Formats: sequence, structure tokens, C-alpha cells
Amino acid sequence: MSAEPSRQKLLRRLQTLAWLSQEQLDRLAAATNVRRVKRHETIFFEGEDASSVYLLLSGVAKLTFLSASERILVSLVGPGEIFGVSSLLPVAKRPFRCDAFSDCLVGITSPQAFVDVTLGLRLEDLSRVLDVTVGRWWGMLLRYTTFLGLALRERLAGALLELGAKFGVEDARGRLLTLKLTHSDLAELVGASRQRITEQLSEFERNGVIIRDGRRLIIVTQQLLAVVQGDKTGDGAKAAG
Amino acid sequence: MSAEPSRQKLLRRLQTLAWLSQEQLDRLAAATNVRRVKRHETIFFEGEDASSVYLLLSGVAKLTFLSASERILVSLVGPGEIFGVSSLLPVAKRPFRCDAFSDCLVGITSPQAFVDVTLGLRLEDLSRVLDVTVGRWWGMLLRYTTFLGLALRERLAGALLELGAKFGVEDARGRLLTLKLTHSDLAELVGASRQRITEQLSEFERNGVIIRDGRRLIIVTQQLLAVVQGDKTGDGAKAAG
DNA sequence: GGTCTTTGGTCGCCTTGGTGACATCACCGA
DNA sequence: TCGGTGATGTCACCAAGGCGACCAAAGACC
Repeated sequence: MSAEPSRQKLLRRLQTLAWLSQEQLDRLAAATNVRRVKRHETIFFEGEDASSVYLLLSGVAKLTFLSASERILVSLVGPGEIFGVSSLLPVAKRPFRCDAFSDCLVGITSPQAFVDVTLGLRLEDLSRVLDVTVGRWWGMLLRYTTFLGLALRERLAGALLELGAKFGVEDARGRLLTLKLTHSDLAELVGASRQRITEQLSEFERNGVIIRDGRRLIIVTQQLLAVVQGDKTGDGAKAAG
Repeated sequence: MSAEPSRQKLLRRLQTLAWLSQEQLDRLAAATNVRRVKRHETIFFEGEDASSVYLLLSGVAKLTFLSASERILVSLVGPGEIFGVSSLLPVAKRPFRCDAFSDCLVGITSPQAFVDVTLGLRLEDLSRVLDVTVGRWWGMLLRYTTFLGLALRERLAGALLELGAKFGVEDARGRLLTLKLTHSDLAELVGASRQRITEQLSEFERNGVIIRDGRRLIIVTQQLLAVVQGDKTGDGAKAAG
């Protein structure tokens, strides 16, 4: 796969890397494999281990998120762009699929080499810092893409789970939310109107998915998970009631 | 503002920074100011220059995005989390507002000091690399938050502008999209059905916002910008003939 | 050119969920 | 204890937009 024009030359053309020194460019080129990908072929799959950094040398690629029965075009990648960067975080899996939108020339490098050449750091050191800083963006992005194409019911369930994980304490009946959230707060969080939240919350209560202690919420993680996974009927809840 | 319990002690409690050495922790503490913020007070405003990194020492803060007549709760920040990290990118302004959801204790550091202590790098070197790698996430995040609460009309206009900027070439009549996009592709990109895209696109054509050259699109940047800014009537288009 | 497949264009029905308007309810300070 | 205030329930009405169905046009392939 390396009988290509000249890896250095290909890399030198990229605007994105214009600030690298000649020596850095050479080292990066040496660590990069070039692969030709035809239109509609896949560059990497969702769920794969994220173990490479990609440079789009030419062509157009697309990143898509595949939720249950829904396909979301997350982003189009143009020539010169670096993608597949979730490999810089200590995250195991790729959330998006990437396939070639037109015939592409793709450079593939290890994150270790990339970090070493561009910053002179060890991947694990950078990872740790990125995780606690820009890792939040990654999480938010995942949340938004997941939420698109979900109904209010599932969105709210997901949000409650997240809140429970972050701001909850264990309780005999489930997980108690220590945060005093109004329905309007939840509405803003989930992108809905206050009224719908009120309704949905009572439905959850009827089905035993949440319990109300005065104005505090106790969430039943098991049931909520069932809801997020698309249990429309609430039967999962009854099963445990 | 530094007559506080002990900055070192406050920092040492944070899970997020558990991997820092004693010496790093001391240096970070020395570079950090602690501020007490009461419930509902604002920690930073949207549109401000992003010139600090924040550490939430205690309490809960919320990040909100304020679009035209819409308020979106982007994320809740819990104790120990680092936020306001857009200051690590070469981006001028903060897109989100951050205010205290409960009484908070906030640590404030310069991005320079933060990067120096945690990675031993100069901010500008890290910035450059982050910009071309995780900068994409930032862009996507902004896109999603902006798109929430916009109607299809505006979303599509925004998407076309983006595509034009990235994959367009100047043309006598506007900016020619070199990419062969089907209506389904656009639908996936803006989160709509194929049929709506067809309709919206013809409406755009009627109003002179886009021009069709066979199956290729030419976008009229001026008009599209007007649409994105909420020009419901299409009068902006007529004005230019 | 003839046929097949992909894309584009339109309709009508129906679900989701936003809006405004109220009636309650819980909590808080005087 | 008693309003006041903000948080909750609930309703009727309405707009946006998804979905299935179907046809027309434009390439693609033989």
C-alpha cells in the first residue's frame, strides 16, 4: 500500500499541516500509510477500536451516525482535514462510521506517532488531559447525535439517566437526584416544552420508571434503560412491579 | 480573592486532577484564583473572549446556548469538572453562557498556565494541533446547538452555506457546489425527510436563493445569509433582483 | 435507440409536539 | 396562619413535518 506518488509530497500539500517543520513533515510521512478508497467503500466502521488517526489527502468522506432505524450524516470531511481523532482520547470505540463519498486518498497514522511528531508528547499524557478538557465536547456531541431522531420519551429518559449518574446518590428505591430541577430546566435540557415534560414525567411515574419523593426525583435505572432502548409499552416496568 | 481555605487543598480533592504530581498541583494552585459565585450569578457570558480555564471546585454550573428567542441547556457541570475549555483553541469568543446553578466555588486559571503545568507545552503549540483535530468536534457541536430550535428552512440554508464554503468554487452567478449531493443526502445532513428537502429547495429556487444548473446547485451566498438570519419572506432575495 | 434505475416532484393523512390559558399545589416569609 | 409566588397539571387548538404512494424526468447500461 505504500507504492504511492510520494508521501512527503502528499502531506506537504495539506493546508492543515502547513505549520509543521520540514523535519516533522518527514517524520510524519514516514509513519503514515496511504490507502486508496473507492466511492462508497468504508474507511472505518462504528464500534471499531479507535486506533488510528486519518488524514484526508484527496476526495470527500462522510461521517455518519447510525442509531436504531435512523442514519444521521454528522459531517462531510474535505481534503486536508484530519479525522478519526477520537483515537486521541482514552475512548475505546468509534461512534461514527466513515465512508468515502467520492474516491479518496487517505493517510493513516498511529495516534502515538501523530502526537509525538506534532507535540513531542506521549499519547497517554495528552489523552489524559484531553479527556478532562475537550472530552466534554465529545460527550455532548454524542448526546446530540443520539438525541436527534429520538422521541421526547427516550430523550427525557436518557437525560434522567445522565443526571442520575452525575448528580445522584443511591437510595433504597433507586437513585435519588440531589439536584433541584424544575420541569422547565428539564425542558431546556431535552429540547421540549415544559408541558410535555410534565406529561411525560407523570407517565414515567405511572409506569414505575421514576418515583417522586415530594418534589425530588428517584430514578429506577433499570426501567429507564429499558425506555431508552425503545421499550414503547412500559411493559419492562410492569415486569418488575 | 485568594483569602480562601487553601487552594492546594481544594485542588487536591478533584478526581479530575488526581494524576498530577504534587509539584504540578502546587504550581497549578499558585496560578489559580478562587471565586465564590452565588446561585443564578453568571460565571462567564457568551460572546466574551475566551481567556480563562475554569475548574468547578464545588456546586453545579450550567452551560446554556442562547439563540434567537430560544434557550438551550447545553450541559450541567458537576464538581471537579473543567470547563470553559474553548480558551484552549484559537477561537476568539465563547459561544455558551455559564451560570451557577447552585452556589459554586470556581477556580480560574489562564490557559497558558494550565497547558504549561499539565503538559509542559506552550499554549499556541497545543492550540494549533487541537484546532485541526478536535476543533472539528467543536464546530459540530456549535452546528447542532445552533440547529436545534431552527426550522428546516434555516437549517437547510445553513447547511448549504457550509457546503458552499467547503466544497464550492466561485461562479459568475454565485458559488457552485462541486459535490454531487442527492436530496436524501441533504435530508440526512439537516435531519429532515427527503420530500421536505425537495420542497424547500424549490422554494429557494423560486426566491432566487439558489440556482440550479442541471443537477448542480449554485448558491447565492448573500440571499442564503439573509435566510439564515430569519428572513421569512424571501424579500431579501427580491431586493437583489 | 430502448430499457432500467436512480433522483426529483407532489399529494394527503396522521403523529408529534408547540402555544396559550387556566386551575392547583407547595413552599416561604411576614 | 395567610397570601404571594413560582412550580405543576391539564386542555383545546394548531403548525410542522414524517410517511407512504405514485408519477415524471434524467442518467446509466445494453
